[in-house]
Amino acid sequence: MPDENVTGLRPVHQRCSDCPIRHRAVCSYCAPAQLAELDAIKFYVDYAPGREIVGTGEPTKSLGSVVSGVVALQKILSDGRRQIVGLLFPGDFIGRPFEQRAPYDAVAVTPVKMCLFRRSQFEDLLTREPELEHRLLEMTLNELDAARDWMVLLGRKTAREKVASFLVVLARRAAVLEQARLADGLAFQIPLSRDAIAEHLGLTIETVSRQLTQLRKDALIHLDGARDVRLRDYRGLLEASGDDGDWDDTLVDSA
Amino acid sequence: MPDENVTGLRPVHQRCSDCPIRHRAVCSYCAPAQLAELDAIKFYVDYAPGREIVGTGEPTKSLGSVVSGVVALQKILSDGRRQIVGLLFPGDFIGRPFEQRAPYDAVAVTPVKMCLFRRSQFEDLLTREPELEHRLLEMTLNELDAARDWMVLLGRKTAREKVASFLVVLARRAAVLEQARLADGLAFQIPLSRDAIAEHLGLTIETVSRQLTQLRKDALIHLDGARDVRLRDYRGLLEASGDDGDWDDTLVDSA
DNA sequence: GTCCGTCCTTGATCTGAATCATGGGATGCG
DNA sequence: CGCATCCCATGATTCAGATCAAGGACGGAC
Repeated sequence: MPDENVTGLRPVHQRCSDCPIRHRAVCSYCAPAQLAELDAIKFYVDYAPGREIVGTGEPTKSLGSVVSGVVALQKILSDGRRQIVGLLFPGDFIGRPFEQRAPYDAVAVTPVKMCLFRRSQFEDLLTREPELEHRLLEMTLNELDAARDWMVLLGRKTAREKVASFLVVLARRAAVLEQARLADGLAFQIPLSRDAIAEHLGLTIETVSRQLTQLRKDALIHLDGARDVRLRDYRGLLEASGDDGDWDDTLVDSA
Repeated sequence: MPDENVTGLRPVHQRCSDCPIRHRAVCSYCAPAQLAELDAIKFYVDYAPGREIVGTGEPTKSLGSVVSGVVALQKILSDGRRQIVGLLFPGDFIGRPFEQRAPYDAVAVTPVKMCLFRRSQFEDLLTREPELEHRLLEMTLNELDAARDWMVLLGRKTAREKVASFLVVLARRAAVLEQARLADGLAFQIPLSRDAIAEHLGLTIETVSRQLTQLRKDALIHLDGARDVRLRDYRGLLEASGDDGDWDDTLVDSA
């Protein structure tokens, strides 16, 4: 119930150009044509780390996108086992249009700012603006592809490959965000605790810790503290991740 | 490259009412409004079991839906490990609009008949017909939810829970298709080999076999041959599947 | 500063599922 | 028919990762 959790509500007529998501390539529903209308109905909400944004089965009143921070989508089995089924970064869409109830929990893993719309209003706009809906479809198709990639990781990869794959994903994000080369020397932060990593990879916290140590000892990465990583042998890391063959990877420094 | 594999191409002007998918609730893009246009551009293709419909990275020329049979979507790692990331049943959509290349293989696991459209033609129609696109969005959102449910299975469930979950999914499908009660006594077939089941559940063939035997010994199911299953204790099977709490399950015989 | 709590690492042990190995029952074919 | 092949079940053994256990590093409260 995001509406109840408002801690940083802003005036409604704020310009969308103030909204950080607008500056990202993935922000595909804040397009010029619909900007004014979206602008008029959006609002902002802040969440503290660990805070639940929506719970499974709750009525979803709002949907929108992450402005800053990282959100985890998770499912919890009745005995407490947890699986993080997706991570959302700034610009990513959150919420389930055309459904009354959320199919999974959304939890803030860092301080999070959301840019939200009331579901009914957003759905109205969707039906009136085919182009908006088209972009949402493309985003959803991309998410589906990503989810299926992750299924391969969960079902078939070893612990080492899982951790290496996770680091590769983070490194790719960092390279795009910082307009940097995806190559040795690139530094980035792990935005999750060991616990959250484990629950994203289908492992335990101890195994994650051990594998990270091992990747460091194998000279594939530098580790400074628990969250600061620097690539030491990206090519090696990619091999350790189990899916080499992704050599359509234009970002890689081929030197 | 489906176009090359044509074994059952039919005349273009066949009425859509001949198309079996039209009679299914899930066939959401053969709606009356667009029926004539879709009718004019569709064609049929048959595939033998084991036949590849599209390969990962191949240019996707066609997309459409499954008319009969079962299709597996799979990814293969470079060393041969395989993960089936989705099963498609009659009425399910297949193909990746707005992308040049297929993100995963599609393989026929039974004899399959497809109802296909050339990608460019279908995409044209999508942009002209917002309602068509809307329905595709809803289907994609549902697939995404299903994929994330499966991630919980792959990441956090035991072998027994995985196999039980798989049977529950099949039982649900059978109940819907046959308009039957989802209750003890319901009989259905497993459309996959032990091998394919294993690769869908992230297990080995031996473990699948053992768990099925165990579920039989525990009096949760009857097993007649390798593929014929009859529910003996659905409630128990659901508990064994790890996600009870799904008691919004209106299909369940509450007696 | 001390105390406490949270997060992370590392070692020792255990176990669920993989792997290795064998045989049985279909089905197809020369 | 005999033989080969494929698919499945099941027993024996191994091993990757979970579990159990201990301790270190950091940060906040007081």
